[in-house]
Amino acid sequence: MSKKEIIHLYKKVIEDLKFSIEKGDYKKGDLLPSENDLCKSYDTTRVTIRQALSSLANMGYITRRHGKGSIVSEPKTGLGILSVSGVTAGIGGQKLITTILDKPIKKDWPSNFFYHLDENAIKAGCIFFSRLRYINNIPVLYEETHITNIDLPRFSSRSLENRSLFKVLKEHYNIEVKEGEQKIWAILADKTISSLLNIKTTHPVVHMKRCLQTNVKGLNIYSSLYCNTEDHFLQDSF
Amino acid sequence: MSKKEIIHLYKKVIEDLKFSIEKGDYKKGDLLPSENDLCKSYDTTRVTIRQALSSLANMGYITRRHGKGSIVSEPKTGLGILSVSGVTAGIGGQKLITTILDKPIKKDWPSNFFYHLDENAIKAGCIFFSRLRYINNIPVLYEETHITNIDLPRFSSRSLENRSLFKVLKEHYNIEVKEGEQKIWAILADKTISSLLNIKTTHPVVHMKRCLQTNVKGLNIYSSLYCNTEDHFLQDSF
DNA sequence: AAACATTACTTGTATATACAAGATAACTTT
DNA sequence: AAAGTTATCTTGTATATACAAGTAATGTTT
Repeated sequence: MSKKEIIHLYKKVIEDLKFSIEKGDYKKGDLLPSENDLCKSYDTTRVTIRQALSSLANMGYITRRHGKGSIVSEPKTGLGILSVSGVTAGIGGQKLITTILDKPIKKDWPSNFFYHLDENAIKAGCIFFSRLRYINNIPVLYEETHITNIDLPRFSSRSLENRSLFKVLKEHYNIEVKEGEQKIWAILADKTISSLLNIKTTHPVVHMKRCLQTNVKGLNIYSSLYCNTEDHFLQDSF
Repeated sequence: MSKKEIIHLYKKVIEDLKFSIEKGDYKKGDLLPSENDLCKSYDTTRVTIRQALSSLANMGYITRRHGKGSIVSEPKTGLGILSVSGVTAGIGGQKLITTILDKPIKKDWPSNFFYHLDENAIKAGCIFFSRLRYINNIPVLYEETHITNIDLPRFSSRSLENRSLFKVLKEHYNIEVKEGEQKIWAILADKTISSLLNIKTTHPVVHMKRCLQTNVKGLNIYSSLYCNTEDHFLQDSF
């Protein structure tokens, strides 16, 4: 019954190093142990270690320098919403509070949904919820999320307040975002948005539509968000 | 004198496949030749082929499916400005015209420059130019660029109109963008921007600041751009 | 016809090894 | 003291191989 998850070595190396960096064992500019040192530590070969390091470089945790080593990158600040990791991970030390405006409910897709849906997705319907995020008690970001309605036991009852949607999906359902795309506009806040973000209707906001594909076939996450960038900004690294 | 550039096999595989995809030999949804087929074609081993394929997957050209193969991704449309490849590559089939407002000149960095500069960069000064980009004859995007002033022979005289800055840097100086970060705001157009983009001052625009690091130590590209997203949008894939 | 098993093909993970090439400090020569 | 050389560290590229695991079509049994 209990499916023994075999943990791949290169993934363990990734997790370990990521954890050490996030914990602060390695700080910005520090060198990670050399590939050969890591080989000894994990009793493996460079190919495996390099697979892990190249993945970390790709995720932005380190940059690699030929002849020098793996250098820990600057930790991301600002609203890291342009990255896959989501807002909760990106905001850094500031006080982030999330409120749920519409609790997750199963329903049909809206007519004229902003993304093309295939037959199976239409049949399945979706889970919808909306959240409003506060930074230092000021509403900054409003987000509407649609997820393809495949079987996610007890999803509706899980708390999405002050938690990353991505972490919930990963921890409880082993769902990971694999790829995605996003489109960005600058618009004036309409009545709804201006009242939610407590701004005037002449106030410009960033409007973003995202489609994220997961490792589960047919399970996509669509979100439409509005951000007041007066005191903050959206940030991305690559 | 003529430095014989050795072309690495995995890079050749990347270039070949990228070219084939862009040319249309492989279309969206098609499968690339299997790893073993590519091994035979290039007389190499899977490790090398996989290095190339994983790089292509990372660049968004393909997605890989365990047990299935390498699937060609949807070609990017829209203003692909959030990706490293730049605007000229991202706009696809539409008519894109670029005009140079300020030709590249060497000068000191502006006081209160938006990014932190180290001593060497300050000493070196910068090259500055600004461009206005039209899509279907409508001004859409204004961009100011600062590049660290290291020796780039004849750079000022090279045409940046209708050409990607990135392609010029790559072809003539072998300079490639390695990593970077960008920050995004929605703002109202000020007098300068509104007259450049031919819009009212109450019109919202996307404002973006980017810092791109290159493979040349100390050579960074800083750009500050403003985009009218009324008829277009900024797009990014990952 | 439906369910199951086999088979062949795909990508994923991993070991072991070799040499090339960039970075840096120590050493040697001038 | 300065310049050049060497040694040794680092990552980069590459070969050769093995088995695991996902996918899909085929064949077999029920």
